[in-house]
Amino acid sequence: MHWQMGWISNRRGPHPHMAGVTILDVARAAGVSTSTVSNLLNGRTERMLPETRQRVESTIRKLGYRPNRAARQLRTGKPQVIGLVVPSVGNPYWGALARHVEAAALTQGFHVLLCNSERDPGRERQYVDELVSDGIRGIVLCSSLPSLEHVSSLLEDGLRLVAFDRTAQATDPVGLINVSVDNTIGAELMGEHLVSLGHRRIAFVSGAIRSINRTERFEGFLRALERAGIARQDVVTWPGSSVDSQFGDVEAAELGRVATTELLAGPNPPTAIFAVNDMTAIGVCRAVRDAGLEVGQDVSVAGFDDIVLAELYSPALTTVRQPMKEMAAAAFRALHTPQDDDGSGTSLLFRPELVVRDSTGPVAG
Amino acid sequence: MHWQMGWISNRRGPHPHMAGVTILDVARAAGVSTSTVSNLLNGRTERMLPETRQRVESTIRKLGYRPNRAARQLRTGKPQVIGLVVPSVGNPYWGALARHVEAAALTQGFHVLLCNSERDPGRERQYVDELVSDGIRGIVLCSSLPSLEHVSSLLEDGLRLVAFDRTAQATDPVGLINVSVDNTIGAELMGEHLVSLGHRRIAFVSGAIRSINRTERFEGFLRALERAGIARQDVVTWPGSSVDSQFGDVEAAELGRVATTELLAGPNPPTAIFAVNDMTAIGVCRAVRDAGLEVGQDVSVAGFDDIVLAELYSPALTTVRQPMKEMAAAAFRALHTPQDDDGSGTSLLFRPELVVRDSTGPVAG
DNA sequence: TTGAAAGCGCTAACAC
DNA sequence: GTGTTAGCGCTTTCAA
Repeated sequence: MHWQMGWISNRRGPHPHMAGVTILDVARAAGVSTSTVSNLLNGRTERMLPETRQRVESTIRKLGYRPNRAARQLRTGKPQVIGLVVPSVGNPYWGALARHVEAAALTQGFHVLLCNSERDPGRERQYVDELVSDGIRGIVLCSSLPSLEHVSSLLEDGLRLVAFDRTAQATDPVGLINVSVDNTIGAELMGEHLVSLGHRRIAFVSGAIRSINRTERFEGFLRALERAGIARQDVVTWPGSSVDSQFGDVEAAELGRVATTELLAGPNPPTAIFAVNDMTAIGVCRAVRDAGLEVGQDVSVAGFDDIVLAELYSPALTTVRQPMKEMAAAAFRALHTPQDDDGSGTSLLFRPELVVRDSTGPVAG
Repeated sequence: MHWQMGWISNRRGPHPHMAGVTILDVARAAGVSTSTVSNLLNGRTERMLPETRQRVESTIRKLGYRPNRAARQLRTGKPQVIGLVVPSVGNPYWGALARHVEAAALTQGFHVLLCNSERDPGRERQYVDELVSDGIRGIVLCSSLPSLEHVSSLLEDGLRLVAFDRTAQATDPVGLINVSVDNTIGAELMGEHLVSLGHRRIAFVSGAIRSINRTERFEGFLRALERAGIARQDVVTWPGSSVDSQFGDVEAAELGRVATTELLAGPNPPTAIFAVNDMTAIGVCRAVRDAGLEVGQDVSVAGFDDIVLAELYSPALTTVRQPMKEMAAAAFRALHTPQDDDGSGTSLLFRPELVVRDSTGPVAG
């Protein structure tokens, strides 16, 4: 139990608020009461004469007054802050999300509290608890947990929770909104692409983690292959390894590398590899090269997400684009929708887009 | 003037605080006064009997009490929050910083408010202002501005400001602390490395932005080359282009690409290219390949920063490592050092490390 | 060793 | 149309 630790104190009074001009100062200077100033601040301008309004507004400007959020929050219980819990902003995918969520929040005057769970369920839970006890009432959660039941009581208490990069599950608590790309369709598009290139022996590489995504992407992928006459059991997968458990920024790539090295060394290696996401795909590419093969030529490699690096990578990665900006904006917006609607709009699915670049090519003749 | 916009209201009372157990509830349940609880919360345990302490502590646990930060802040004027202003967390370099700063903050119970300036000076300034008016008294600022004079008045008011990725300048306001890697030494190491590989015709690629960094890296680089007998005027630079002005996540890479394409097309092209940072180096690599040449073989390419991607890139990038984790921790710590020290410790320089990977090799015979 | 009480800046009844 | 005022949850003197 250690909650303390303040700033090194400075030489000012007991309440050293910077720019310490309060609503009372404004009221006095403008010759009105604090209520009037407050009313103006809160858009209730119809309750005052235009001239009063003028006077107060100019006084605010003159004094450089800015309302104190802490006081406002204490009174209303509603801070102008949302929480964002991601595995790690060091990962470009989550970094991009954080950037766009922050941008969306900014348009409404909200700030974003950033939390990196490092894929630790305990930490994830603790963050949510802390945010709630900070009075925060809207959280975008990018959970690594398959079940979100542990937050259902918070939901019932009125917390607005949006789960990002995760589709709705049967056991989801009421009030939860999911924002995600349509993984199934995305993977299906990729499956079609690979098949159209003539590939028949195709592998799917992923870890066991992020399992909802994994499952959906795998299913969509299989669907496309089956339509092309490739049987489910002919699709190569990788049994997994110890790398799996300790995911981080680099581990996804490492997983791809290890898996691919094994796959390529085995009998009858695949001519194309679909990785569950771009970071993994990058690891796959590395292993392909390490095996003395050329990506896009000897072995086609595809990813999912279309992170910034995908385009920059060498060779540029064929992938499935998630419309991050739109998804982030939707996630933020969803934080403000009333939760006591009929419970219908529980999942927001976005349309993925196939992006063909240089890492995939026709099967080597 | 628009400050309002609350959450959709729910069915609860006028002060719908979630988990609404207050210090008073605890006090009553434990049969003590609020002061005692507060004392405990703030580590003043010596002011009470061990048994009282026991009782209060268990009551806190039983009731699931968590102090309300807004109220605490209102009272103390000191929120347990710091601000972090970066160009964009979408960029892996800043993403990594954000991750490590947040981790450092967490160890002391602090949360991090994330702000993306998108390299817009106006936005950067506005963010700082807002954070201050939120009562935040510690900010890590990753500014794109060469001068930080516009915040000097805030500094005088007691704001703790740490400028990251920037070395001290003569015009810096008093109280500012700079945290940065030693760019000069880092670039020098890289210069030596390239020279030792036999390269004599070497180019330096950068944009005009991030100019303090750029200057220092360029100077250090030149120093190493001059020592090897390569004259300053023989070092190839790139005059710059319009890309320069509109930097973003991808633009650094784009800059590297454009510059390199021109350099390689010119007479007497360089055999090695040192880019001002890794993102730019990635663009350089792309251009090298586009020109039909092999990175590390025909042309050596080096970067600076050692972002996650550097290792993952293909070929893995030779670069200069910044100890981000340590730097981030130091930046957070610096937020708590008294500003009214003698003004000496105004700059924290970290030791860079040369990381040789596959993108550099001996000059082609 | 513990408690009573004032007050941080703001909002929203409610009174005028 | 405008003012008065209670009180959000907490910390911190000051008194007991």
